[in-house]
Amino acid sequence: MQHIVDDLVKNDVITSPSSAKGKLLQAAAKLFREKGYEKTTTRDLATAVGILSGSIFHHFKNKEAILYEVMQQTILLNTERLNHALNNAGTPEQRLLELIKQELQFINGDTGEAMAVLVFEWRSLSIEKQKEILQLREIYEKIWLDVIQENNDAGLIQTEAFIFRRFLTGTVSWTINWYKQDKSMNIEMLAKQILSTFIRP
Amino acid sequence: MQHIVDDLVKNDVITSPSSAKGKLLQAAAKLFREKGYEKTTTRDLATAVGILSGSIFHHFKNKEAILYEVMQQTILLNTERLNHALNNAGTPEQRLLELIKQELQFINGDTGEAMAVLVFEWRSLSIEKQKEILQLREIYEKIWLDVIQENNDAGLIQTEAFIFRRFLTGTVSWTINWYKQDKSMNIEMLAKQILSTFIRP
Amino acid sequence: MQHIVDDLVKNDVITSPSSAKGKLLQAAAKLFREKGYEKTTTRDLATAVGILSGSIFHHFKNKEAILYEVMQQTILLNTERLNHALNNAGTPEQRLLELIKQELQFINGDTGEAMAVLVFEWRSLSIEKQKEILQLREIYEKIWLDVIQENNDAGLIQTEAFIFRRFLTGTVSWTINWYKQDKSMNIEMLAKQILSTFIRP
Amino acid sequence: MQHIVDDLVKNDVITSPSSAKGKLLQAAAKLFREKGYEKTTTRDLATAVGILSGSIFHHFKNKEAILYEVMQQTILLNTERLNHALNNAGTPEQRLLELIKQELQFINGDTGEAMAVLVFEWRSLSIEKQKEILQLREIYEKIWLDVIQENNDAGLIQTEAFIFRRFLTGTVSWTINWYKQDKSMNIEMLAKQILSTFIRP
DNA sequence: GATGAATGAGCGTTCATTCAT
DNA sequence: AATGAATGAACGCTCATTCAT
Repeated sequence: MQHIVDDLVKNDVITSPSSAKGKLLQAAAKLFREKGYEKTTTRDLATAVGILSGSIFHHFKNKEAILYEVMQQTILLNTERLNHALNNAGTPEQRLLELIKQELQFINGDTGEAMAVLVFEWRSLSIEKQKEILQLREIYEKIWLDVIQENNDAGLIQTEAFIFRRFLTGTVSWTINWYKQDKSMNIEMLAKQILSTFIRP
Repeated sequence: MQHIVDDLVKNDVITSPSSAKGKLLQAAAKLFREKGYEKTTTRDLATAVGILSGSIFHHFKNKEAILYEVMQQTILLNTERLNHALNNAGTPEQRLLELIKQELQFINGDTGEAMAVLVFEWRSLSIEKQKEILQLREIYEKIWLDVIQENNDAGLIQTEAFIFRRFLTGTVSWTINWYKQDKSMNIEMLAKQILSTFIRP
Repeated sequence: MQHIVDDLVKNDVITSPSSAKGKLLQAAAKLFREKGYEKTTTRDLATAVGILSGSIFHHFKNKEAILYEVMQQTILLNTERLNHALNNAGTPEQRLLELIKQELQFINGDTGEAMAVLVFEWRSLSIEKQKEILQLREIYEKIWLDVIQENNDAGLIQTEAFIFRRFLTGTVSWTINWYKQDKSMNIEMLAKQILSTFIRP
Repeated sequence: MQHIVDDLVKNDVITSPSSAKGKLLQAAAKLFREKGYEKTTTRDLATAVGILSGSIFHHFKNKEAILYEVMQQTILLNTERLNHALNNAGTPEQRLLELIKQELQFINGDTGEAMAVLVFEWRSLSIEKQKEILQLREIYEKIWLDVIQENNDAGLIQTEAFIFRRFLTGTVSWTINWYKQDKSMNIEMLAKQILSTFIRP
């Protein structure tokens, strides 16, 4: 299944951020996050990258296609990063901490806007497109489930892996609603707090 | 501060669900949840309760006022229920379980739609109205924080109360995205799983 | 022709200003003047006299009927006053001054609002109703033309009577756009200035 | 101050009557005059120039902007014409006659509709926009006051210049309500009648 | 007479999308 | 690729009017 991601990455599906299309996607993620998909007009998007509204449709079939690509690229990018993060292995507990840190980074860091779009604008995607995104999402989730299972096997977690992951997803996602990075608590510290709340020492 | 809630409740702010206005609020909660606030038209709302679009504006100043009242009534109702739930006291742990059960109920039970609206459509509310709702929300959260603090004092929770609450909020809210009540896991069971994941025995 | 006015006056067409209907007409004159007929809603009217919008239609067939009656009563009232003013006769010149004073009074004094409505909202009246009002207007204008003719005969005016009247109408009506009664120029003084500009000593 | 007008004229503020925008302005002047601003719908305007209602908003921010531009262009155009008319100078009396002729032309000729809109739809303009138009109006009025003052100095007029101008404005404006150009009285004749009624030979 | 909920046509405006240039 | 005028359906909302109570 991982090969789906590999293929997409190879085939330039991750658009260069310096191209017109890439800039459009970046601007879209930002605007969708700030104002919502419905409230962001194609004129807003065009203005943000310095073109006129009609020109958008040279790059995307329609507005929904922009939303779709924002979501797709977000997942692809984050799946890649998750894989990287696990390369410098460690104990199951350390590996879980690494995943939590990464996901907090996605949500509250540079790609945060796009991640939020993934959650908040889900409904605006057509059913067909939702299915396509879900497929990519499954690959991403598989990485999580494997690491959680390692912790289960090591006796650090009692809750069933997929339930545990859902509890954790909620907690991590929700940080977008309250967490502001500052000296009193950086992402590393936040990740450790989550870990220590969720698993027994 | 609790008196704000008491006053509102006494003054018929909680609309009778059999009145035209009450039906409109119920339908609004459902539609806002299903299609989103932006995508729900006033004509949709009118059709849902069997009136014509113009008639809505006898009951509400504008569309936003409907969203506001859905949110307001949801918090008021749930604050009341939360207070009730704590009446049959118990140990700190039992009291916390009670709150979790109640909130799961709000989210996955009869007021689930309205609760989801509270989270997902927050942005659609004007800043002024957001402030008003936040005031009510604070009252609701105070109940939670007190019970969590009891558990901290009893040594059952190490994480700071307001951080702990935020982790828990995420986990409980997120259930709306995956939990379907069935024989294999009812709300009572789900609540216990959450509790056992979050606090040490 | 004067008998038309007499009949209407006798038959209670001039509504008592203390009745609900009378208050409504007064409020209507004020509001139509201030905001315009189109922009004045029946709710505005109802609110102004302390009833609900539906109740207006017990007194008037529709909104246009209110406009019609405001106009009708204004002309009837002013025709009566014009006749009174001429009772204390005098020279042709004095009689003309008297008419100018009266008309300035209508426009800038107590019935000013209703007079303005007569000019500015003319278009909002249906063609049929316009004809009815024009009939009343003719009676009013006859009084003017007679007095101007007296001045023509006395050699004080060279311009043909009906042309002269139209010039004068313009000047007097226009005062509504600029004249504010104050110590530096009261209506008597304004009337004299107009007279001295329009006729040769 | 005159430079304000010059600047606006130079900067294409006077829209070409053959452009879509220009046609829209012409149609607007006509319709606003005939039916009033409030009663003229954007669909009326669109139909009048053969486009669809939504397209209007490419050319104007909103309906009020159309009213504003009709008024602005009317004053600018007429100020220009007034200046031209005075180029072939003459005696103070001749110059005054020239202004009267011009203004009658504005009101009863090709720009008559727009002029009427200026008077009758004044109220429909927001206070801010009224102020902007009033600035332009002052420039126009300055031309009048100067010429009237010349006549005062020459002993042809006794009434104070700004009062005299207001009397005259009323008379000239009012012609829109009764004057129909025909062989028995053309605009030249009408202007001479007004002049001879207002100033002593 | 008065109420006030409901009507329903119509309003000004928005906006994703198209297409000739 | 980009333009920008035009489309046209749909939106939130208004309001004179009706009518059962």
